[in-house]
Amino acid sequence: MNGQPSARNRLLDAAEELAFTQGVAATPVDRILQRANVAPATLYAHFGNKEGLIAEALRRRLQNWDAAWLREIDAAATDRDRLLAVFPALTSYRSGASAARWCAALGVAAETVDPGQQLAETLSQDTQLLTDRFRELAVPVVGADDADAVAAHLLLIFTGVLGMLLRGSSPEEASATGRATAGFVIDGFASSRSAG
Amino acid sequence: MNGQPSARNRLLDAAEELAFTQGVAATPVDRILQRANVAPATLYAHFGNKEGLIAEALRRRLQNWDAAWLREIDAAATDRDRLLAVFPALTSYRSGASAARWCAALGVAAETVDPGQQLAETLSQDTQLLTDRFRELAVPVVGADDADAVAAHLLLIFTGVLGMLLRGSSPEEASATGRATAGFVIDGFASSRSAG
DNA sequence: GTCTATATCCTGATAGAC
DNA sequence: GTCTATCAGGATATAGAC
Repeated sequence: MNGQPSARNRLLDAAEELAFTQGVAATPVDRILQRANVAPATLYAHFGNKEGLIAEALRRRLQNWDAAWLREIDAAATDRDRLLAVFPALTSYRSGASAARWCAALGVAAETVDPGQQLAETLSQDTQLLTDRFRELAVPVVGADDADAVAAHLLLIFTGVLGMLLRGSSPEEASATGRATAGFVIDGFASSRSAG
Repeated sequence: MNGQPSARNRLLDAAEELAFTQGVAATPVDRILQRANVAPATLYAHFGNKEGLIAEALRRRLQNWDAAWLREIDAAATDRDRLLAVFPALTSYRSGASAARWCAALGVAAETVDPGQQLAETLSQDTQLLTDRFRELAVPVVGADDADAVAAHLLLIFTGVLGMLLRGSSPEEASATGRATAGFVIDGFASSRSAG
């Protein structure tokens, strides 16, 4: 009944704030424990090991991102804006509390050669979520026949926006460029559609 | 005068083959030494420390990539194909001897929070090389006024292609999608040019 | 569920001989 | 320039009490 979050949630918060900004391997368990103000044994009781903690933090983060994306989709006025809503969603999500260096999921994928099962599953869920929703949102814009292709392009562009953060680009700049790139692709498909 | 490469080159080869596929942090110095068949002291005599070795391997790799890209540009027939030559260059480069998991430079950037000076310099050179050459190649295709913008789009798209490798995509698939994405962007700029 | 204290291993890097 | 042998520190994870 006190205001203090549980040790479990403090651990997840600390893991997110440290491991997803500094890198998982570069973040010793000790530092997570110190920040969470939690004893080692408590971490292993809850999550089994370090990877279990990271996997759970990643799952939670994926859910939060999904929610932020859906909010931005709801706020959009046209089908086209809904399809492009990932880009404003990214900047608004990143300006919120949690700021990974680029993308938590891709970051973990990049430094984990052979991920455990739960970790691999969460990582593929990220790609799956993006692909599925892009496809769904693309149908009213370019038609069902081209929805798969447009989804593939958007996934690549969005991944490129995230990668640009590693190249030192600002989220706003990368996101704006990506949105414009996506616009060209959508226009290209739309015009070939009206022409056909 | 024997056929055996020098200890220095064996170290660079081993570092490239191990650190850029398994990750730098996940690759202990011991394993590099073992693969290179070299004693620890030799590594530190040549490169100072682990980061020095990685930085040098990255520089060498960047040069090789540049050469491969230039070859592909020379082989292209039209201005447009020269601008799009990065994509076939990527697949041909990756099918060669050295195969990083996605991109050696971005991979190092992803797991290095605070890179040392030589490492940071090499990383920014990668982005700089891409940006400068894209701009140069874009001029005859879309004109000098739009060359900067097109270069920014191509950098993002190319970064996206590399990132797709982390999502499990094949190089051929990612490269083909990226080339198509770039085509839409170029066509968009070219048509607005002829319209203006 | 949580803490204190510790076990165990492995890492990057160095000393000193040749 | 290269080797053998080793140091000192820090990593993950566990034991056992409360």
